Amino acid sequence: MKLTTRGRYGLRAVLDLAVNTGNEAVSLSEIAERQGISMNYLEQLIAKLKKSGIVQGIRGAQGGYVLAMPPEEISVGDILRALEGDLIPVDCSELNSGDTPCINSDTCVTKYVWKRITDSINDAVDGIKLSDLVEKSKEIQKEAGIAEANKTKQTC
Amino acid sequence: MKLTTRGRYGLRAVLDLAVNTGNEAVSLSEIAERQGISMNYLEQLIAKLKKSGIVQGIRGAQGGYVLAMPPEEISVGDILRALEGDLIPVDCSELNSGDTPCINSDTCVTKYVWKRITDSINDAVDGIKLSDLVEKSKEIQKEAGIAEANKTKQTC
DNA sequence: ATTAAATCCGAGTATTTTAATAGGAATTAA
DNA sequence: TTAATTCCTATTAAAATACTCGGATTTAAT
Repeated sequence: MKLTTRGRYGLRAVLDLAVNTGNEAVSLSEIAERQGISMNYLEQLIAKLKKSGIVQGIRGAQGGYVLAMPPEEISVGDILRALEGDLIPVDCSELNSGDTPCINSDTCVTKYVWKRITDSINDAVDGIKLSDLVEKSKEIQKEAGIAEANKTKQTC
Repeated sequence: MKLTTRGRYGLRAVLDLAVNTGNEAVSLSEIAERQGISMNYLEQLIAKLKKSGIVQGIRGAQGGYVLAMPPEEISVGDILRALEGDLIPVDCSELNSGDTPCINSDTCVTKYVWKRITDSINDAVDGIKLSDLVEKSKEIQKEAGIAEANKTKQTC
C-alpha cells in the first residue's frame, strides 16, 4: 500500500515546476538538481505527466516545461494518477471497468471494502489542488527564511 | 498503491473463518480449499494474523483456528495492517514514528498530502468491522441461494 | 550555418519485493 | 500409536521497481 518513487518524485517535480515558473519554461535539469532526483529518471516521470496533459514540453534550447493548466485546475489526484495509474487498492472489476467481469461478483463481500478504500483515497487527493500546495510552499518558505535552500536528498 | 495478495487473501481467510466457525476450530486446509489459496502460503498469512492477536491457533489433530476476539471488535483495518504493515503511502517520519526524522521536514509540503491520504485510508478501514462483513456475507448467501458454492478462483 | 541546450524516445539492467514452494519439527485428539 | 494439524524456517521463480544509457530531434542564440 505504498506509492512508488514515481508518485513521490513526480509530485515534487510538478510542485517545483509550479513554484519556480516565471516567464520562462523550467528545464528538467533545474528541477532534477533542486529536488535531488536523477534527470534521466525524471524524464520518464515527466513523460507521463505530459501524456496526461498536466505539463507541456517546450523543445529546443531555452526550452523546458510549463504547466498545461493553471494550478487551481490541477488536483493532486490528477498528478498521482498520471504517475501511478488508477489509485485503486486491488484489481477488481467493480472498481475498474477495464477488468474482465469478476466471476465471484455475486458472492464477493470484500468488494465493499475495496470500494470504500478507493473512494476515500481518491476523494482525499482530488480535494487538494496544486495551487494549495504552491500556497503552502510559499508560506513555509517565508517562515523558514528564503536563504535556507533544499540541499539534502529527500525521499518522500 | 495496491494491496498485495497478503492483504487480499488474508482478509478473505479471516472472513471465511468468521463465517464458518461453529463449535469447533476451522482448519487451514478447509479455508485454503474454499478460498482457492495454497495452504502453504495461507500458513504464512495466518501467522501474521496470529502474531497480531486476531486469530488463535489450536494445535494437534482436530485443531485449527478461531477468532481471538468477537468479530465486532475486529476492524478490517486491524486485519489489513496485520497483513500489510502500516497502511501509509510513503515512508515519512511525519507519519511513522519509527522513521528517522526527516531532514526536510521544515520545508516539506507533500507531507500534508501523505497525511491526508493516510488518514482517509485508515478511517475507511477502521470503520468497517469484521462483523459487518459477516452480516453482509450472510445476506448475500441468502439471496444467491445456499447451494451456489464458491468454486472459482478469486483474485480480489 | 553552426552550436549548444534542451526535449524526446526506447532499450537495457541491477535490485528489491512478491508470491509462492518445500521440508520438517512439535503438538494433540482419537 | 497414528494421523491430523499447527508451527517454523529456508529457498526460489517471477515480477516490479528504480534506475542508467545512448542517441535522435528540435530550436534559440551566435
